[in-house]
Amino acid sequence: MQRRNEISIGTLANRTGLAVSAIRYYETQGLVAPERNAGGQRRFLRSDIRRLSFVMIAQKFGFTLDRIREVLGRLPQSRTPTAKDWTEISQDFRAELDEQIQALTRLRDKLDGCIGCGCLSLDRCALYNPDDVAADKGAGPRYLMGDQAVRPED
Amino acid sequence: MQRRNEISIGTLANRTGLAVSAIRYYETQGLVAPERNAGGQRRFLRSDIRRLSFVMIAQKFGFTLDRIREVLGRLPQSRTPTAKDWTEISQDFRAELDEQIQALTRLRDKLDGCIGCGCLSLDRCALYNPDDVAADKGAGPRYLMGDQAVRPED
DNA sequence: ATAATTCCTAAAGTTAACTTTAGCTCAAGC
DNA sequence: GCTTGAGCTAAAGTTAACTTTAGGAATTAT
Repeated sequence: MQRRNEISIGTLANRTGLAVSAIRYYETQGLVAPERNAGGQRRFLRSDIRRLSFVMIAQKFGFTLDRIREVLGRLPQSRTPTAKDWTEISQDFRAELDEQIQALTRLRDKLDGCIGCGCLSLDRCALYNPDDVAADKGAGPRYLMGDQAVRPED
Repeated sequence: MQRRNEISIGTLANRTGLAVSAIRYYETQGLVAPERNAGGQRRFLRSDIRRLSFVMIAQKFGFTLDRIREVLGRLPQSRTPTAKDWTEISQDFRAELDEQIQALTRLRDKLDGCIGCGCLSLDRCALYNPDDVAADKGAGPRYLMGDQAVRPED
C-alpha cells in the first residue's frame, strides 16, 4: 500500500543505485529524513531520489557527507524542492568546485617549479608553503620538503 | 653516536614535520625502510627526508599511500636517489595529476549541462554515465540521477 | 493462509591513515 | 653513574563512510 508520492527504501535504492544500508546510514547522518508508516517502515518522497542523486554527485567531486549536509541545508524545508532550487544549490556547488580545481592546478604548477629546482633550495621552493588545497585538519604543522634548507646531500 | 649520514626518527620527524608515530606507520606500509643500530633504534638516511617529503606532497594531491608506494618503487633501490631520479618520478606524477584535474574538469562541465536541464530527462543528462574520476571501488553499480528517467514530479 | 520478500534495529566489522596508551629499553647530559 | 628524554613494541582507539550479521516483524505474492 504505497501511496502515490511515497516510496519504500528498496525502491529508492533501485532508483538511485545506492545500497539499502547506505540509505539508512544517510538517514543517521541527516541527509534524508523519511517518515514511517504504521508498521514502522520508512516512507520516502519521490523527491528524495533527486536528493540522494545529488549526494552521490557531490561525493564524486570529493565532498564529505558533512559538507553535503550543509549544502542541502540551503534547500527549502517547508516544501518539495523545485528544479529551480536544485539549480541554485548546484551553482554554489559549482563555484566551490571551480576553486578546488584551481587549487589543484596551482599546486601542480608549483610542482613543476620544484621539478626544475630539485628542491635543493627551499627559499625558492614553491611547495614550501603549506597553503592551497584543503589544509589538513590533522594534528600539527605539515610543511613540505623540510623545515630548513635541504642540503644537497640529503 | 649518530653517524654523518644517519639520522634518528626524531630528527627525521623534525625535518619533515611528520609525527614520529606517522613515520613508524609509514615503515609498516613500506614507504621507508630504515636500518637499526646496536640498540635496536631506527637509523634513517638523510635522503629519507626527501623521500617522506615526496610522500607528503603526493598525499596533498590525493594519492593513497598504496599508490605512493608504487610510485616510489620506481626509484633505484641500489643507491641513494639523485635529483635526476626525483625529477623523473615527479614528471610521471605530474602526468597522472593532469589526468585527475582533467577528469574533475570534465565532470564539472557535465554538471553545468545538468544545471540547465534540471535533469528531468536522463537520456540527455551527461551525469548519467558513471565514467570519469576514479570509479569507486565500492560494491555494486553507482549510476547517477536514477536508473530511469526521473519524472518531473520526482 | 502461507510462503517468500522486504524491512527493522542494534551492534560489530571494514579500510585508510594515523594516534594513543602502556610498559620498557636506550642514550645523552650533568 | 644516574636521571631524564628519546625510542621501542604491541595493541587498542579514531574518523569516515559504509557493510555485514543476527534475530525479528511487516508486506507481498501465490
